[in-house]
Amino acid sequence: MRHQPVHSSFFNKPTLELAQALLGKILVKETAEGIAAGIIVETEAYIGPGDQAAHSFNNRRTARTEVMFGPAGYTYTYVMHTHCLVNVVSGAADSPEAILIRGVEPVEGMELMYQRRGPVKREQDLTNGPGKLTKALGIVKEDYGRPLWEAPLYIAEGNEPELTAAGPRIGIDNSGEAREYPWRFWVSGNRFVSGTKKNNIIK
DNA sequence: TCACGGATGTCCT
DNA sequence: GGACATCCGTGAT
Repeated sequence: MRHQPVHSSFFNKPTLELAQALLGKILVKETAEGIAAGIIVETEAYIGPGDQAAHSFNNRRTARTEVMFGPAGYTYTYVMHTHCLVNVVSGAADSPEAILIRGVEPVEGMELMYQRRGPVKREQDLTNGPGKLTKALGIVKEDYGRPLWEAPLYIAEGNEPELTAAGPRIGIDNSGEAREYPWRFWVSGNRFVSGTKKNNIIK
């Protein structure tokens, strides 16, 4: 299967808009072992300066958050304990915003994914979480800073999802009022959306 | 050297 | 489906 990367200008839109535009697109990772790809079904927006949940809150600039201060369309990988999370940098340069990819639906390289993830009970356990999908796709922290419109790691054109939903983000209970923001977006009813509470639908 | 962060998987009900 | 133990890299002291 061939995937058509998006143009670099695709990332040139407001973060909240981009977070929704990413739903239905395909996240592709090419490695020596082969290609693994999945449709993006869940995202979360993080808008640095005023968002207490973001690593770049209050323009906090460190080696880790550096890439978020660059132009949009680059990869921000974030190692959390044993897991690696993948984000799409958004916003203009000096505007530290990013979109976390929380769930994908496999479309290519299922064998690779099973190989990398080990035995899982259900198919959706392969990629229905931010740490799971990076492992399944073979995304590692070394992908930090890569442009997302060309191989080996890129966003490819896909089909518009039929119905999307929005709601509060996950796992940021200590982030003040920012936790109320409906900045999590997902494809309604999709099996590969993380978590079990899919009911706080705003849109 | 230490405090901190949040997803995963397993066990339990 | 819910609760809990475990995992380790980053940044500040």
